[in-house]
Amino acid sequence: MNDKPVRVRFAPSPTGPLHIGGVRTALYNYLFARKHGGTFILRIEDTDQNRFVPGAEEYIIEAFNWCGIDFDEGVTKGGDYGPYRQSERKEMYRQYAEQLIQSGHAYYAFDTPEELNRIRKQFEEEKKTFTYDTVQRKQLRNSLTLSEQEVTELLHNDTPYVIRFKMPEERTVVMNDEIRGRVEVNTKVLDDKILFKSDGMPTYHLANIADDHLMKVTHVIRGEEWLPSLPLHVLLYEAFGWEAPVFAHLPLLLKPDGKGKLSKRDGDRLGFPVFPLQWTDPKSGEVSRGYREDGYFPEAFINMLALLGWNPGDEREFFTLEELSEAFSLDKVSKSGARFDQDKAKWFNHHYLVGKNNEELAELFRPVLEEKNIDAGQKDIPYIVGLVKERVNFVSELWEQSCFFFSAPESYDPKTVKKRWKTNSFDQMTELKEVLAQIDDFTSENTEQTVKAWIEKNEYGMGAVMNAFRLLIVGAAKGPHLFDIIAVIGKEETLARIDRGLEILGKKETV
RNA sequence: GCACCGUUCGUCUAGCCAGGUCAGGACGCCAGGUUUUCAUCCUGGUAACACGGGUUCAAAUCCCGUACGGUGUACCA
Repeated sequence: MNDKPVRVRFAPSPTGPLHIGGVRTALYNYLFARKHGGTFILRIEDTDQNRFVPGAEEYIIEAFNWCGIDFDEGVTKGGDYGPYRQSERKEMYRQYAEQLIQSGHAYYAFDTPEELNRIRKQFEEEKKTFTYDTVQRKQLRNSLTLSEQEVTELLHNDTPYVIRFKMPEERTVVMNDEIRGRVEVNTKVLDDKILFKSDGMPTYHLANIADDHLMKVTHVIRGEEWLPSLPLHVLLYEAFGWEAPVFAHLPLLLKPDGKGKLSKRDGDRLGFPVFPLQWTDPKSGEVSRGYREDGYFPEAFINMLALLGWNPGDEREFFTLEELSEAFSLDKVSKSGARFDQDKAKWFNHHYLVGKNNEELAELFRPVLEEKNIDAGQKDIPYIVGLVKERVNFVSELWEQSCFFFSAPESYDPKTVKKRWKTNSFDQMTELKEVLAQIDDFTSENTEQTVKAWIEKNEYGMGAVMNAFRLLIVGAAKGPHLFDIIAVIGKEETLARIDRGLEILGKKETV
């Protein structure tokens, strides 16, 4: 560690929508920055022009907006270390690559992709794997094997070339990862990675090291898939004579079943989103669902995601972003991959939904009503939502639990009819209707008191009466306190529903 | 193939670094309770140290090996 002000970055490639694994990486970076009063940078790594997808960068920014993750520096935000889009930094990378050639840490290579592919194929046929390593580079066309004159000539003729890192032949690189501890690897199993491409752009390896250094990044927190590249990166810092940042490699997010990392396919197959926001592929028009569109609250999404691979060290489960920022620490990040669990995600959403106040929920529910062309009239939507919110995980499920407040049942659930509509139900309900008709003050408390007194007086049995009554009002065995429901729909509607139910269900004959 | 990383209830995980708790919590599931239904809620239950060696009085914890899994091995990031 060091005592410099903490600066971390999230550096996505704009090749499509941001996977939730990427969101988590960004989240951990953000939390780390907040925890240490540092700076969180958003840098766009668009050095591969072939994979650029329009809209991806905007998507990433919108996703962070939705999540509540805000960055301090970066694209659209600015800062003292810009530009923050690597394509706009293009000109500065060449000098770094050439600096490495000057210092003997890199070299020009003139092998064409076609040539290399041919060699790879050959090796494959012999059941070997080709790598451009310390051995193979001696037989290939590069500034290590060619004479100085030949190289100069090739360069002058504008022969396409790449710049490769000259991997030390045999050296043990000792690295430290904040999450995994000490990691060692020998350079003889590593290859001469391309640092600078023939199209004039750097590869990730060069660009990421140069930018992290230039942007004074102190901690690199990224996915585990980068761990195998760590030796290269450490060696690059060394070759440049720069101080390397602290590294932390996060565990992967795994698919809920089977083996392997979570992919978009898993989401489609198992029916859950893999992306924070819905995404429409600009080429194929294919639509991928998002957490936002599926009805998750950002705070539930973030809470769920934060706990996938990290824990607070105590038994707390619920965290706001602020609380996470306070509690977060890299040494509580686990080493092994975490499986995504949809049930837990829903449970978190339920928790946050119940925690919202009724007015807020009502506002979210209103569009659902409008979509169904429901005229709520004078009804107190917040009150209704409050009665049913504990029964749902999502706002979209509110209708299913409250539709009977707005319209009479269109049908009667057969199962419930079978179970609750007994031989004497018709007579009892007919009688109940008369009892209710006498009540002028149709409040929940008043109707309940009156009806219960009537039941007791006639010794009808609470269960029998109430269940049949519920069937007539709701149409099924669901819903909150029945007297609350009839108070909302009113006396007239209550009596009408009883009439209609009596007519449709009729008198059940004794068997 | 080679390299690196990993492996505690079905799932997320605590405990491991500084060996000695009936291996703790949460989701799920099951049962009971509350209730006019369903759901919520409450109570209880179910269920795990991958395997094999070692070190030690004592190992989930330290060491080695095996198995399994993951990632990487592109002029992708």
